[in-house]
Amino acid sequence: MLDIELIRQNPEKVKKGIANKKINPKLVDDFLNLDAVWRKLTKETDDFRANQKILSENRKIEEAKSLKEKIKNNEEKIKTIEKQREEILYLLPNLPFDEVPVGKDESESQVLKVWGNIPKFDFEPKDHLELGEALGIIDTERASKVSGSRFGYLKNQAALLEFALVQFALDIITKEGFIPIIPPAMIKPEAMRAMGYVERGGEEIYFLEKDNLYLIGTSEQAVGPMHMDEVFNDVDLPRRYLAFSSCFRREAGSYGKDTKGILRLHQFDKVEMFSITTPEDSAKEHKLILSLEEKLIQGLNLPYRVLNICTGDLGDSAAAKYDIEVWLPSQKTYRETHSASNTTDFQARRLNIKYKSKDGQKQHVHMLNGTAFAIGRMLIAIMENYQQSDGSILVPKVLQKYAGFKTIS
RNA sequence: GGAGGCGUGCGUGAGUGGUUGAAACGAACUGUCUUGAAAACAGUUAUACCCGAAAGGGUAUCGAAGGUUCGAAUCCUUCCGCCUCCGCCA
Repeated sequence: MLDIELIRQNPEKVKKGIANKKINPKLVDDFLNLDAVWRKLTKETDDFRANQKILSENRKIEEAKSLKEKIKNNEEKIKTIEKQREEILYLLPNLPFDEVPVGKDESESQVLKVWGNIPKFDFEPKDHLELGEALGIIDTERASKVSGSRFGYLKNQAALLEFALVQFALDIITKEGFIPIIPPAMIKPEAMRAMGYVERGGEEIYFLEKDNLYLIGTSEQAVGPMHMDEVFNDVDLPRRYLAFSSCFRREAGSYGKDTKGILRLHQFDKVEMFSITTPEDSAKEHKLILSLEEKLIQGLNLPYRVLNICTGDLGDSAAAKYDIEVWLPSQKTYRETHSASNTTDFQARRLNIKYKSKDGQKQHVHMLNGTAFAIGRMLIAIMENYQQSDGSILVPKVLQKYAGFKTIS
């Protein structure tokens, strides 16, 4: 949620920012029009009530009665307008930082870095599904029998490798003061809304109607709301969490895309970094999260590139986002495995999370999130990049001690 | 799933329709005193919003949302959360 004061005082800036995110800037005018009416009505009603109070205290009951109706009338109007105003407010995305490259889609994101050597094979490299089926470690066929499309079974070494990846991430990331955490995978509508996932892209989330609960699409959605309505002391920031959870995504609108294997599933496990910082520190924290992501991938020695995501491809809540894409030999291209976003105070405002600085001032915190490992995609990257001519797969050196084996064959 | 109880400010806790933003006690902070500290005394200590250039003024908030009333922390309805007992369960 954007700061209402900012929209009132600097509508042009807001319009420009959201236009760069491909959102209609007319929303800002709609908002301001409703806001003006709201303010007028609110003032009027407050005055009515002040009057009513005085009359009531003096037991001028008949006169007070006449105000009752007026107040009730106004309240109904206010409620309607407030609702409309809020709807628009929730549709306004966070404003991108000035440094973010302006562009319409992912093709205009800026490549910041390319790392590692793309493996050269003296044979035709297989894709992860082919490899996985042959080795008996991935089974999507039976999964579709049991659960439908876009599900998978990880078996044997693939299952063990998941735990190895989790252990590896824990080892590296907790050194930086990230608190390991396993959050609930179901959250209330208020929490999901506050994180900014319902208004746009609500089609993407699973909702359990009977229980009025959403299934999380990323642990960020369950970790952020943990501190709803809380005030941090500045000495307690940054607060860093490393969350492990299953993630659930409906993948509506991606029919026919990445249908093969386990690249895009309805359910996968993910280790995720989440930081709460002061506004001054968030940019620095964003860099830290990116650097940790790189450290993890470099540890696995996988070729990747880093993207500074352009305005048109940023999510609603992000002011800036870095993606990491790892090379997939079967697709002869880089595919997204990691993402790190700075949501500034956009989520914190809705969640009402503040911090108190030394001078006693309270303001909203900044929140950031970034992938440590999305297990499915990391497995794919490892399998494809580490495959051998005989169809076996080497286990990256750093994972061997956690996995307990060196090859999958 | 069945039966019952509870939800007030930073904390404990009073308040059952009329200056109650809310007693009292505690905690924290500030000042006086003191070489310093303690004690004592005095004061301060919520949030959001609206009007206003400001000074200042106003409104709302006693788990949440509705309702009754001229007026609600106090009455009614629904929801949420917590607790106890029974049942079930990893």
